This record gives sequence, structure tokens and C-alpha cells, in this order.
Amino acid sequence: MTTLTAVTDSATTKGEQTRELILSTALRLFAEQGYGKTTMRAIATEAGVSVGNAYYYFSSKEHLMQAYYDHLQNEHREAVQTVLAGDKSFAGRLTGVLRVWLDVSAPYHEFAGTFFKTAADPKSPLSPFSPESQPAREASVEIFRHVVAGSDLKLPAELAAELPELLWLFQMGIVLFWVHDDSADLRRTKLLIDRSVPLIDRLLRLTRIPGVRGVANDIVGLIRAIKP
Amino acid sequence: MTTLTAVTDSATTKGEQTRELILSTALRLFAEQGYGKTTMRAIATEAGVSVGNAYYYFSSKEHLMQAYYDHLQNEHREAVQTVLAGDKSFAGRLTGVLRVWLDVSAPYHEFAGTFFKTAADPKSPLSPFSPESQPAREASVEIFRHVVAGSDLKLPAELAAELPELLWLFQMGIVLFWVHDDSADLRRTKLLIDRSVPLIDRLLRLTRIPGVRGVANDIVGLIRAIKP
DNA sequence: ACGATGATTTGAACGTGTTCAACTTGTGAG
DNA sequence: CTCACAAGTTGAACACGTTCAAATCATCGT
Repeated sequence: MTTLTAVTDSATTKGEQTRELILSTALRLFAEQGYGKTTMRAIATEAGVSVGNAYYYFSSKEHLMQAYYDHLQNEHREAVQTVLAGDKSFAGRLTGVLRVWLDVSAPYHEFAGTFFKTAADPKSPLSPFSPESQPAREASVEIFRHVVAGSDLKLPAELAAELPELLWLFQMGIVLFWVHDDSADLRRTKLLIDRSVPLIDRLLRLTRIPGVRGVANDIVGLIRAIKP
Repeated sequence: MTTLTAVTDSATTKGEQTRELILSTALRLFAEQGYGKTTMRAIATEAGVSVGNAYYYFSSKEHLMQAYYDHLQNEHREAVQTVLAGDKSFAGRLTGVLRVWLDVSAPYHEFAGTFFKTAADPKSPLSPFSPESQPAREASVEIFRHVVAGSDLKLPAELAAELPELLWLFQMGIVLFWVHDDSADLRRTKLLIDRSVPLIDRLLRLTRIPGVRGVANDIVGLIRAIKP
């Protein structure tokens, strides 16, 4: 079973050290030359271990990328704190969160294509809908819960409850657009964020109109119905 | 079931015959054992040619899948005709088109995951946004243009112009959901279609309300702004 | 009929991710 | 301190997609 030392000291065991060494080497090579051009042999050589050893800690190359993704998400979660501390308007908070995500992820734009390629496979543990990535997904939704909760937005309770997940889905759409965006300085993605967020804001506030609220309620009902 | 060997007729030169032979063999093996488990060596052996010969006609395994996708889309385009001939209501036409797509694609549900995995890579020619697949994409949008044009829907001209592409995007969303749907008999995807289409219908008709029309116009403006 | 030229075909070889049986090292009970 | 067992480590070997120089074949002008 798990040793006591693993509980008290997470990074000092021999195994843990090797694990960290392999991971950091992999992340560095991914960033330097991209995922596709980084071979498992290169990672092992650069880290000074054998190929088999890398597989002892990470059961596939994809799992190394999973770690990479977690790394990015942690950066995002931290960077978001200052944004959410300084703005109380819903549109401002949402734009800020998405902008920060863009900043954090910008260095890896080229690499991202490969990532989403494997993430699109429903059987892959990297799929954003997979059970394995539920913790990461939940953490991400939590950010949007915070965006909504700390804002000036007044919504029907049912809609407010589903909104964070909807915003997470919206972010996935932004990411999809971003992956395909080859405009200079990501001009188009920034345009999309800056112009779509106010629209969402207006759309949400329109739910006061009775005719619109009816549709909104039905949308919420649909979402609940199709959840697994 | 529709035959996969329909491709194998109309072959004149030796090269064409070989090409068709390799393609039909590949499609058969894909359907029999899935994309991942079908090796290029197996395709070549089964077709009675060498591996290199397969690569002479199809520059990669992905290109064989591309042919597979074209095959599916042709089936869909044909099957859709009867639906569009018999229903004049917008919601009915849209539901019909999506339902037919589901029927045509149902046999390949498991295989579809692998397909969308490679389709998600922006650098892949199989990406629905790639220049290479523009003809296929255009043909698909054309179906939705037909859905809108032949319906009872009355919309502001600007919105009506963008709607077919938006519906295509909506279908991509349905497909994404479908790929991840493991419910029995695709219950959840069918639910999604049957309930989301009436919502879209209502939402579109809401554009008569001035407050809503403003947002709708801005959405159209945004879409035009971010197009490449 | 006969080369010549381009189209077609071959299969060995390469680089990749991954596996695995064997080996070495660390740990803790007696 | 010893030593058995678990933890960690190794690198050769496998299957796969892909490449390519060489071999074979088909077609055409003469």
C-alpha cells in the first residue's frame, strides 16, 4: 500500500523525484519543439533515464500531455484571481477570464492543435468530457461559478444554476476558434471575445422579457434533460 | 444496408481499378473492425497489393478516411431529398435533416470517434475548416440553405443570409454531442435534436421583438467580423 | 516490332509509441 | 545486520504508419 512518506513528503521519494524530472523535461521539450516532434526517446535521453522508465510513471505520451494541460490550467486559475478581485460587472469579469486564458495559453498556440486532436477522441482520457478529466473540468467550471456569483447579474435561479457550465461550454467554443485562428496576434479570437461577451450579457438580461424568459426556461429544461 | 462497393464500378484504366480496389477494401475493413485496428498492411494484403502501392494512391491512412467521409456525406445528401420534398415547416425540415444524418451515420458511431479525433487537428486536411474540405463543407451548407429557403420562415434578410452556415455549425455541435453519446439507441442525441430544433425555431421568430432583433443584428455583425 | 518514356508496383528499411521480462536498488521486519 | 520483497530501472523487441530507390509494366511514336 501507499507508504507513509508519500503522504507526509510528496516530492522527496526517489520515485517522486524521477517522476518530476521526467515530467519537467517533457514539458520543456513540448514547449521547445512541439508535441509531435518530441519523441519519448528524446524525453528519456534528455532526462537521463530509460524509455521504459518514462512509461513506468506515465502510461502513455498522452498522459504527459494531460499533465501539461493541468499545468496550464493551474496557471490560469491563479492568474484569474486578480481579474475577479477588481471587476464587479459580469461582462468585465467574463472578458477578463477569457483574456487571461488567452494570455496564459498564447505561447502554446501551435502546440494546441495537437492537444485538441487527442482531446477530441471520446475514448481518450484527455477528452474534456471524460471521467478522468472531471476534476479539471470541475475546477474550470468553478471559475465561471465565481464569475457569475461575484457579478451584478440578476437572473432566474434556474438559469443562474446552469450558467457556469454553459459559460464553460462557451469557453470551449472560444478555444476551438482559437485553435483554428491563424490571424496575426490572434486578432480574430480577441475580436470574438470582446464582441461576444457583451452580446451574452445583453442576451442574459433579455430574460426579463416574458417571451424570452419562456425560451430561456426551456433551454434550461433541455440541458437538464440531456445530461447523462 | 447501403453497399460500400458502389464505388468500384466505372473504372477504366488499370490505375483506376487498383485505386478503387484499395479504397473499397479499406472501407470494408474500417467498417468491419474499426479504423484503429485496421492496419495499412492488412488493407494491402487483403486487396492483394503491396503497402507501397496503397501509398501511391492514398498519401496517408487519413486520406482513406477522407474518402470514407465523402461516402457518408453523399449518402446523407441523397437521403435528405425525400425529407425536404415532404415538409414545408422550418422545424420539421431541420429535424428531418438531422434525423436522417443520424440514421445514415448510426452504423459508424463507434468508428466516428477516431474520425473526429483527426478532424479536430487544424492542420489536418480532414478538418471541417480546412481548405481541402471546402467543397464538402459547401455541399453541407447547401443542404441547410435548402432547408431555410423552402420553409415558411420569415426573417430579416441579413440573418437569413447567415443562417445556413449557422445551422451547419449547429449540426457540428450535434455531431460532437453524438460522438460522445453512449446512451442506448442514441436516446440522448435524439432528445437533443427533437427538443433543440423547436427552441431554435422559436428563438428565430423572436427576432420580431425589437429588443431581440437588436441582439440578433449584432450577432450577425459579429459573425461577419470574425470571418477570415 | 521495338525501344523509350512515364505510370505503376514492390518490399525492405526507418522512426515512432509501446511492451515486457529481466535486472538493480531501496526498505523494513526479524 | 540480513535478507526477502517491493519499488524502481533497463533496453531490446514489437507493431505500426510511412518512405523510397529500384523493378516492372503499359502505352505510344516510329
